[in-house]
Amino acid sequence: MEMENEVVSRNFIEQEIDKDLKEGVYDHVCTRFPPEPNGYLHIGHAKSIILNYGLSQEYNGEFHMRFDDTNPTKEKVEFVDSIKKDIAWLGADWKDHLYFASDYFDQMYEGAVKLIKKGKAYCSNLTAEQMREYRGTLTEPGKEDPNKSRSIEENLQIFEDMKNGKYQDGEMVLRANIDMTSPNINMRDPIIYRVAHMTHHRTGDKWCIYPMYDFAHPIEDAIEGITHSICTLEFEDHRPLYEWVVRELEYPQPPRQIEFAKLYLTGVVTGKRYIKKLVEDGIVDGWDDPRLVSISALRRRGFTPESIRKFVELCGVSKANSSADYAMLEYCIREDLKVTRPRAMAVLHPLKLVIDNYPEDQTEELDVQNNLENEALGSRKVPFSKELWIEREDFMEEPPKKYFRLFPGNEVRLMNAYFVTCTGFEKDENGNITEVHCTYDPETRGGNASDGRKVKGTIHWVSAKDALKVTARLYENIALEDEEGNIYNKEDGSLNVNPNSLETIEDCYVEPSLKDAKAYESFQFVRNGFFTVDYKDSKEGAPVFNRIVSLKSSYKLPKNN
RNA sequence: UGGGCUAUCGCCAAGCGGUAAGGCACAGGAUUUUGAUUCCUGCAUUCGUUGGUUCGAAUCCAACUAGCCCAGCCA
Repeated sequence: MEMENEVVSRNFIEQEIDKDLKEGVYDHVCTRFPPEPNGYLHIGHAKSIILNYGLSQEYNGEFHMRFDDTNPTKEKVEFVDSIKKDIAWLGADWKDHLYFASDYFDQMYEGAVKLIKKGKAYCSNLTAEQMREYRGTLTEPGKEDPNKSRSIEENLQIFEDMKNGKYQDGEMVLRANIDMTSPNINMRDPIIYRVAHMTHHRTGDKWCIYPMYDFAHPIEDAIEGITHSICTLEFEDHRPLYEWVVRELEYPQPPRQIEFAKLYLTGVVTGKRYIKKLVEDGIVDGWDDPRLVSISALRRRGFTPESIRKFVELCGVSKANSSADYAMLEYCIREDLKVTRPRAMAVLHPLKLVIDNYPEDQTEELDVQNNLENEALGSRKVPFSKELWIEREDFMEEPPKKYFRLFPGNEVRLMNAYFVTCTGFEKDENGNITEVHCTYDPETRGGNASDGRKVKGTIHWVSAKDALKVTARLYENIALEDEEGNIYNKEDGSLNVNPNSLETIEDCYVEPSLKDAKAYESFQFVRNGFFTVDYKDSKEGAPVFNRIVSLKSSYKLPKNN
């Protein structure tokens, strides 16, 4: 028998690595994820993490976790901790390869000295404004820095003085000596060291000069023996500089930078800038507010690492700027949860159903499979009694065509229980339906009729006297724009946010078995979607259920009631 | 407008000179104790545009067009 020859295409990065390996440029693969600890990670970072880690696994190579902490003005230990937690949660195992760019400050300093000695770097006291003028513009070349004529000895001395704190912030910088007329602005004698009298979260006050990204990053990669330095598209213009640094510093087997397009989600706030503003403006209750797409928010919302990995794989890798449909992420979490989590009954909008011919004080314990597609999840007992809560939308006084649920005279199945036939209902003085009455057929226990008759509709329920009263929170993502595409409100400069991103329903009823649900445990609620337990705002210890994602529905109830 | 990059279905994305993979979404149908799931079926005569080379072009060449990135002592 011939094996089905499934064509799995390799993304362009894999193709480049294959080529490097084949041509002997490298004999192994080593990748890294190098965040700056200046905020929380979000879904976009997950792509980079999963891509880099995945590549290291695929090629039997190494994966390094490295904090790119070269700018103490923006970085905090809080962020280091949250980033480590998120990456570990996503399943990227850096083993003992945890590094900090700040650990290499001595080597970077030596590298800078080496450049000065080669005549490839010089000190400059141009002010920031002068620096900008001399740099030229996108269309005009830059001018030579007057400092360029200094001798190597003088430069060495000034650079040492910089290190020793003889200059204030902004008074002196070290520039690479490349080409002020380059059409690539990054090559116009970029600054590689600046003075910053600032306590670093790891090196304390040891240094008052700090390397710039363009100088530091290639050195970090080279020191660690990274082979493929994979980053996002905006660094493409920096690649010549990256290569310049590793060449001038004469690293034997220099790393190679490859760029890919960032991951965006349509209609969702990605990007630290906006998330940060939402947090600072108090529109959300922190970086892990479930309406956000930070990794910690997705975790709190009930997304699994598996679902995010699947999503990243589904999105693919290319160099074309693009924005994935949020529906793809939803698909991934449904795919994961539907076979790994139990299906329970929960009534979000309760309506009383009374079974008139059911004994007043009787309670039955019905045995129910947790997940029909996954027997390993076992079964549970669900109490059944005369009075039940059913979903308000599962009864209609005057049903439209093709409505299969409860209406006067119609027989439906109470899921896992009995067939019932609607016999009537009660209304209050305002005409609202308060109670529905029915009779049950004792011959249909478990949900099958002994005479083989069928029903079109099956509805879920919970026993009224046994049910657990809980709070359900239906989350939507925070939308970024208004109808005109404005992110910021023109009047007051606040962010345009959709007001319906969180709906809280206080009086919901779930099966009593869920009272012992653990935090972050998730369930599929029949027809109401996937939910996860979050005790953070719980009243009297009752679980609060956050909706992870709703179910796709091919039946829409008509408007009005 | 200098430089760099990108352009294939509503959204991702394969394709690398031999006649348009796949997934999401969507639409039909079948099965169903979730109107879910599952299962079929449909969904680009055409690859930003226009020319050219070729027996043959999404793939090569040329010229256009559109979008993204770059003028931080941020990363």
